[in-house]
Amino acid sequence: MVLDRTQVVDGACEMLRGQGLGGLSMRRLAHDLGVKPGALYYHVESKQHLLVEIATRILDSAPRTISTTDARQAANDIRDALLSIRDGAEVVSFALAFRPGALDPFGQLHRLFADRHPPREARWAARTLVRFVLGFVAEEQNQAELVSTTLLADFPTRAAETDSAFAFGVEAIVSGLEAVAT
Amino acid sequence: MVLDRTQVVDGACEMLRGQGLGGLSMRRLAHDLGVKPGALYYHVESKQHLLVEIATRILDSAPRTISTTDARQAANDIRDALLSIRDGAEVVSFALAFRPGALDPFGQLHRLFADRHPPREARWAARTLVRFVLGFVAEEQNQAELVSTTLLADFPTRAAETDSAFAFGVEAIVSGLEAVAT
DNA sequence: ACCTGAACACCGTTCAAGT
DNA sequence: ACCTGAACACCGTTCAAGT
Repeated sequence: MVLDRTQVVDGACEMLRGQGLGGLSMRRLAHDLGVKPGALYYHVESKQHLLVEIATRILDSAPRTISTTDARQAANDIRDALLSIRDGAEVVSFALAFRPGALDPFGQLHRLFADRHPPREARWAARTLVRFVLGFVAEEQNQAELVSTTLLADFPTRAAETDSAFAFGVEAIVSGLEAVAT
Repeated sequence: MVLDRTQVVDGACEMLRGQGLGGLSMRRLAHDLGVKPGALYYHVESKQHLLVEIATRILDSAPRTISTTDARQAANDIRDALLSIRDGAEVVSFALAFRPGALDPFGQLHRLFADRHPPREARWAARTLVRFVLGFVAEEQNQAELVSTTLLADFPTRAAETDSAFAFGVEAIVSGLEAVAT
């Protein structure tokens, strides 16, 4: 079926977009690609490696703002990238846990903090901000899915609040990190 | 077999402690309790509800420091509770996503921020800190498991760094939240 | 090189039927 | 009331064998 690694990852992304992480299985993916499950393992080592590949793509879609000196801007860019695909934050979180340091948002933010902080603290600072962004967006996306499935409308105020809640958190963390700088 | 809900949750906790979240299945749990899988569903609605129950127990083991005015102390207490059982942070994170607001760490921290912040911000502040703690400990516990299974010793410096890294993050966030207070 | 067939070792959940 | 038997509808992964 002239399948290759890129097409497998493409298919997986499409599936993630449509069904979410819970609906993304190797068997379903194989079926959609017109192939038997075993065939996928000729192109990809495991489902976990496939998820790391997807995570890389998600983060690569964020602007490579080498010019940006602003950690606030970087946080916003990463959030947008995560929001661009269903369960994006969860996928990236998994990838970060599975292959620590393999992804880029750390590297980018690390550079931003490297001048204001000693190396050890710069690492901590970057991780602190990354964790906030990942946690925030994961909650955001999970809530969206809970609302859509449970039909529990909750308070509709929440949706409007998210942007300012995110800005509030980023501001607090970034300014806090600056203040704590040694 | 005179089984009841409490014993099911007890068994699940024990299993979590021994095998981790990946090794905790309803079928294995049933086997260990000397019962067939279907029997569990007479006592517990689903695996997800069971996990929420476990999460509640984990957080209840944290000191109810009503007296504490210090968010830093509360963060430390929550961290200790999460660390007391394998994959504790992951279980609590799931429970928080599945039943938002059902757990207590939010409530406790919320009260701490309620005097320095307007209600909306107090909510955001509490969530920001909770997210940091959960993310930090999840990473901490995942890394421990990766190291133990992969035998990839990494740099052994990491283990010694975690305490100060946690303190650094908490300090930055708490002082940042105070500074941003309206 | 690339894929199928077919299996292995699992899952969570449901539900009639037994006691 | 509490549990078993047995099924339903799935998983991820492996690997001989085919082409």
